[in-house]
Amino acid sequence: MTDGTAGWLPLSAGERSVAIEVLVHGPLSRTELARRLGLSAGSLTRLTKPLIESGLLVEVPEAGAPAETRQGRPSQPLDVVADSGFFLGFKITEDTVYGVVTTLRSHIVARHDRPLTTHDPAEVADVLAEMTAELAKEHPRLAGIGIGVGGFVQDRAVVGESPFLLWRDVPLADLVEERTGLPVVVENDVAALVEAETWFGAGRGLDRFVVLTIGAGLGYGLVLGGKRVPFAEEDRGFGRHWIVDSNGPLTPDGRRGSAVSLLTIPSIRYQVRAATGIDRGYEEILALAAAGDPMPARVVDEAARALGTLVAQISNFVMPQKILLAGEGVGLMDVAGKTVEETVRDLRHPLAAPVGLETKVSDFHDWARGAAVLAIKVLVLGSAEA
Amino acid sequence: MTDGTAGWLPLSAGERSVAIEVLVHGPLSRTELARRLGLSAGSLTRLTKPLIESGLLVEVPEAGAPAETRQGRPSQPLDVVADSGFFLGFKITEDTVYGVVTTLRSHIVARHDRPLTTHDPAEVADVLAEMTAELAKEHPRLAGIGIGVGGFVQDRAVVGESPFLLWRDVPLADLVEERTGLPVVVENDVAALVEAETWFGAGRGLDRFVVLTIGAGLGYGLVLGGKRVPFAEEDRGFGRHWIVDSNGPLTPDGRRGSAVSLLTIPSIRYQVRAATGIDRGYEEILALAAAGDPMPARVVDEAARALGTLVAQISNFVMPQKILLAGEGVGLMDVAGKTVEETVRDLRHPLAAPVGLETKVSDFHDWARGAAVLAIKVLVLGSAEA
DNA sequence: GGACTTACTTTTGGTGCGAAACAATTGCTG
DNA sequence: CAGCAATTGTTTCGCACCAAAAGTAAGTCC
Repeated sequence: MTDGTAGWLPLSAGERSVAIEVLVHGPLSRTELARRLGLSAGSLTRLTKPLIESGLLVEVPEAGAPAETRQGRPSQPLDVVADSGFFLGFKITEDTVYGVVTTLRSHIVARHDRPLTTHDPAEVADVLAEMTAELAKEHPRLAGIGIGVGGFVQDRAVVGESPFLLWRDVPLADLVEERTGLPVVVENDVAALVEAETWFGAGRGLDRFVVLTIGAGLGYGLVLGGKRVPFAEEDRGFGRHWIVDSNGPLTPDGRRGSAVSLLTIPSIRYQVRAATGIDRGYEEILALAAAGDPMPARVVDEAARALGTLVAQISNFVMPQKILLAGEGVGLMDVAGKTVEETVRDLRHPLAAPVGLETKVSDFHDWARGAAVLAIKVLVLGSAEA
Repeated sequence: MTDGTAGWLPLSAGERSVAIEVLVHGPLSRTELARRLGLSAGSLTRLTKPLIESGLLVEVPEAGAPAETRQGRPSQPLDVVADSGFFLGFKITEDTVYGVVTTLRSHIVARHDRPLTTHDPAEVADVLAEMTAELAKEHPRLAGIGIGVGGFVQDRAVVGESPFLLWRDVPLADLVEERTGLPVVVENDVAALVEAETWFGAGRGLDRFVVLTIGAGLGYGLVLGGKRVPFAEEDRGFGRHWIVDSNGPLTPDGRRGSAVSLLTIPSIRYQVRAATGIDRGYEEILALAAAGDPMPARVVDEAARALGTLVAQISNFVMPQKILLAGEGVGLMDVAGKTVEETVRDLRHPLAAPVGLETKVSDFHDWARGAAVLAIKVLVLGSAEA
């Protein structure tokens, strides 16, 4: 089952950089690669040869721009053999396991979800193995599995602590490897999403990059020099102590006026419920706010200001080239993006370099995709460093 | 005059790392260097040979621990020839030029200040040349000059814009090189201080490091991966838009409740003057606050909380290994350090890794030393990258 | 069809490194 | 004091990697 991957490892530093560049930036000719990587043309011949022989790269006919006919010998673009291997990504939540199959390029080619009725580690591993078997029917050439879990993960293998699963020191990678025979990488869900975006998404090629996720909680990821910076508190809830407005609302989660109290979906729903007595869904609240209903509008406006304040603070102190907003709560940007941007502008030095703010509409399959990307990173390229 | 430096450049990457390690961490044996740099013993022989031949390094008798007599061949520590060259550092303020002479190790061996009665570029360059001549009497082996200026500096040579000197596009490096015959490096004062601390000071060997200076204004420096991150606004005043407390005081500088309004020396003096009608010095205000005088105590307390808030925000978003407080306003920490630390703790996640907060008592000669270090960095090691 | 342009390959030589053998210098032991 | 162990530093060799230059391939332009 792992035949396709046998010849991949190990890659030298030069080969790895070539493989990553092609993987991330699509078909590229050797000359173009030499330019991008700062290497000579000769080196590219040398570096690409083993990659082509091992089956990771192929020469493709010519890019989709045959109209642009230049003089001289036509270039010979190289591309990854996208279907030389598929990767599985799982995201485990309290009540559901979301699964995706992706290509080497991290394109999702299949989805499959399953309710989770137990939190017993062995039974969860059984569920994952069953889902793997099911997905393997359609895509037999599976090369590895990535699993994203909310919680503290050690060595990309052991779930050290997960509050919502009530796990402690569960060797999840081993459990799933035993059952599937595939190599498994386990990581914190936010960390996996951040790494995926750093590679294939909004953070591609950036030196300083921040990911902020809004959902049931807040997530924060910082990438410096292409590497994610680990935070001690990252898996026990960001933002509970980020006091944005000391006069802000008090909610069950987080401190008064904290980012969590102002921004997360449960806190926003709680505020509306506490004020009106009606339990409304998040999207419903956004729609009401957009329509001008005063109470939801006030809550949403406050949330937008809080988000703007956070973005400004991050910009002021980290100066990332881009900040990516992701998670199920980014609908806020559609309704109140203008307020967010105004707040950011107000709290930044007028001469400061503007920071790109990007919103990514995302569902749970994106988290699973993030886990799959981490598996690609570790298993194909033999290293987590980029 | 530059004989001693003739053979230094250029250094290969390996040689440079050896030179820096010895320069920064004192006498080290080849074996110890191999361990620290992750190189083989043989490479160290190769790399150290040209450095010794060029006179930058020497074998020194043995460290000050002859008691610790181990078995085997005794190690042969290498050290920089500290007096093989001296470096000049200048800090130009509105009314004074502060000058220091340092060794290669950045130890200050002489100081000399001069009032500045004119801001005419040529005359300022004359003053610098005269000070250089004077200091050269005692220390003839001058190898280079570093100059720190508040303002925007381009290419480490040209003062693009300096508000307090009313300069624009002044080729200061050229002007001083003409008059002294020495190589000159010009840099923004905060940037120079940050680089100096990154090398020889509190930031030695750290990956993520922040410098916050408090004085007439605020300065902020971010070092990631050993490299300083350039900020577009850095030379036009940090902190004017960092709103710490929207109900805070309104002062002539900065926005209401901004870090500048709460923390800088002029703002603190302004607040006390506005409330009491008496114009008091900064140190005097700190002393009164410590003694319990209500009005100064309130202003100082508010400043301490503001500082704590900033430190917490920086910690939360950047997660530096250390934050260094420097500048003429750090006396605040002596009087209200406890308040600062409490505020930081209050605004950090309880599980978050603690951030080292270090205070550096500094006067203007430290700024001059920073400029000298930058000259060492550029002139001796042939590169600003570490 | 010849001149030209661009892409890629091959060859050559240099650099920097580690591995391993070797030399040097001490302490320890009988 | 001779011999051994321990440790540091040196020399030699070979490998991995790269750039430069020369050569080859495959197209366009006139």
